[in-house]
Amino acid sequence: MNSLGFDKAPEDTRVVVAMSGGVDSSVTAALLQEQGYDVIGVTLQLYDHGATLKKKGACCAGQDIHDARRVAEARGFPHYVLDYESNFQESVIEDFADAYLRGQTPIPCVRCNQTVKFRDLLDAARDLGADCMATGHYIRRVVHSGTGRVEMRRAMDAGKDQSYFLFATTPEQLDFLRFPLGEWRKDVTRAHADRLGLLNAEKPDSQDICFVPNGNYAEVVTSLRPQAALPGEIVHLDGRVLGRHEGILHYTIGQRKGIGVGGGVTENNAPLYVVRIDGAENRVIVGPKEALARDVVYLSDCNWLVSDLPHDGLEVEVKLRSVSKPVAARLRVDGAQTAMLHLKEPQYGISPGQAGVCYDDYGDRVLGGGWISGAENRSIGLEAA
RNA sequence: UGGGGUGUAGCCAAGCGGUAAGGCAGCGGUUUUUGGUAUCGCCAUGCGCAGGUUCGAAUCCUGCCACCCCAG
Repeated sequence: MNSLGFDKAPEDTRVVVAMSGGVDSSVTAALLQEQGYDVIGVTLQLYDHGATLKKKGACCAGQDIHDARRVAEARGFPHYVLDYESNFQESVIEDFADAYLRGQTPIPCVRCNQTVKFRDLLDAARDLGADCMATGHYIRRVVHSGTGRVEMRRAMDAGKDQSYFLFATTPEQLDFLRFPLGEWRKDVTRAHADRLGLLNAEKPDSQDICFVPNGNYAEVVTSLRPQAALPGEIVHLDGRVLGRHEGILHYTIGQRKGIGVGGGVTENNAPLYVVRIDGAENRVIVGPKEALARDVVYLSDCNWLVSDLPHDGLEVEVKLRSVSKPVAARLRVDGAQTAMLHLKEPQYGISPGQAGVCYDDYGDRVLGGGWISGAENRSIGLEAA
């Protein structure tokens, strides 16, 4: 069996590598090619490359496509650029903007993986006769030695782990996917990039949302959904109007900075946090930190990577925000697509639109997850949007 | 224009003769693949204005101004 899990020689194994133009996917492609695989590099053109051409740390447009192509040329394997602009616009960008209108805080990276990369590109890979598709994501795909089932596990390098953004990967997709970097730390990848002489070895990691120039997402949302940028009222939970906001797109639940309301509002001058975003009324509702506490979370449009989830509840770890640590919870899968989480300890700043990604109690295996549709506080009976 | 009260940073506010607390907001750093959270740092040569007393005044005195409340 070869390193990608096929019972044939690498040269007889065709692998499509999704190349963003960054270091990770470039190393992935170059490495597999070095191992003798029949590598085909594919880069998606996802959005207008004029405005974002010079952006640092972007992917999938302009300079990045160029970088991917040059890596392929230098290493001597075929490379194709597919125009997925309208596809990406529809599946990812429109949804991103709409989420703000609903008062949610979206994660476009998940949508992109879910639709463009792992659905459409994956189909294209099959059309190219590939045995599998590889990406540079930091995530591990493990074939269980006993059951033969394919599992998703967190990356070895906890700091680079991308499992939160990949929860929507279906078992079928996972079956076809390969993530050669999942066992590595980033510095190992960099070292290989140097060794292979990749021209983008020193390229900085991407950080921002790829289609947003200069991190100015407000500008992007404003141009697509001007309503989300309309000024409105900032209202306290007790009903008092405390000030004005410059558009609900600037807020997320749990946010403290940027509210701009000074002292004298509460007895002890405690800071105010965004507790709720009312898209219909164009209002931002604020209150004390305690008002953010939630111990029940509802998930919708769930995707599960394991088939044996007990309906009567399972102890899990759940990550409710990309940069927060997983917390203990009990997971109840109720419908085909929905689930409920009872958190052991209340959490603050849970926002609809974000993902709730579940791990088993070792915190390593990715069970799957869903989109946060709402949350509430059982102990004091407070409901969130 | 009778009485009472209050005027300290953008906001709330301590100080009541010894050389301007604290909080909120804001700004900057750290953390971070969400302009979020958290955390650290910065932020009044000046206390409504003008005089006076004092070695020394936000604090005492005088006058003025502004706002608030009660009474016309």
